[in-house]
Amino acid sequence: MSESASPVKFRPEEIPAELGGLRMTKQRKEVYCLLMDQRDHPTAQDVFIRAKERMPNISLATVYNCLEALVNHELVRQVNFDRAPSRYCPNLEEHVHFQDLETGAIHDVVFKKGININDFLELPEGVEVRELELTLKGIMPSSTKKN
Amino acid sequence: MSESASPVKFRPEEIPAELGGLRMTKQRKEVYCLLMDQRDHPTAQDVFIRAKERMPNISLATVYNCLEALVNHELVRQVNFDRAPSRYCPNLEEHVHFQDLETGAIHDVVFKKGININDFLELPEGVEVRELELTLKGIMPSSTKKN
DNA sequence: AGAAAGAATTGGAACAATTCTAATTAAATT
DNA sequence: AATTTAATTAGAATTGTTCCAATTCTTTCT
Repeated sequence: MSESASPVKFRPEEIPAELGGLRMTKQRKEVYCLLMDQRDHPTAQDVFIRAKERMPNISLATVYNCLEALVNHELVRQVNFDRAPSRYCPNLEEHVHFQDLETGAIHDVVFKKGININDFLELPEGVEVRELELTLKGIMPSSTKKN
Repeated sequence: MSESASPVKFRPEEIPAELGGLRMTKQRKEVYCLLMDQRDHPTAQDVFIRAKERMPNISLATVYNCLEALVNHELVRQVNFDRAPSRYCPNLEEHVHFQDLETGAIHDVVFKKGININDFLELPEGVEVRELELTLKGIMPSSTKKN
């Protein structure tokens, strides 16, 4: 599980002009850095508010556009809990999400090493899984929270 | 995996006046029967359209109210795929959902017998999982579809 | 049974997240 | 430098859902 803020600050000027086939504009760099920097699964609104600190003229539409572009180019993942506002996550490792019902914080959880989807699901022969989204909600013991 | 229409028709008049602590009104019976009858994971809109066939005066608000009541009393499960309209499912067995990307159809998938969440996820010690939602998207071989 | 209280239903308004639109600005290509 | 193409912007529109106040149904109480 991880909620670690990165020790290095990501700076827009260090982001290459293109990333994963996506042209990185000023706004996209900003949004991307901010996600990399504060990996707390913000909503589009959260991103908007944070982005405005450094780019006061950025619009919410642009934030949505940037997030969509980043998601489409698989630089960022979109995370949905029920029908709550989507959240965004720059962790590209395969993982799932756990929401602490007490704090609302979202944590990344990984699969056991070597585990395969057919090891735990009764999928019919030949089914090809293209996307998997697993979300958990529950209670974290406070001891674990600190880490 | 199942998408089986039940062989018996569920009739509102056969539903008891109370179910799982929920007073079953005329509308709730209708909504519940319709879900039990056609287990294809309809949206609230779908339910509304179907319900109107037998109850032309039912309102969309009532359908939402009924579905909410049924979900709260755990007679029905709410299923979310990304931010698409919620769908409703009367299958109370523990299961997850697979959407066929070709047809849009949603199928129920069960866990392997005896599998435990800690068998496939790297959850920190002491975390108590209260809710789990797993959704899959992919392609079903047409041979499998027929069944 | 009739009155009173409580709950559910209804239609429409309100809401919140997201998407769309048309105009402007910025970047890339010629 | 001119032209084409793409991205950004503000605001309007859309969509699924929830809220609201009025009415209708049930249930409970005399």
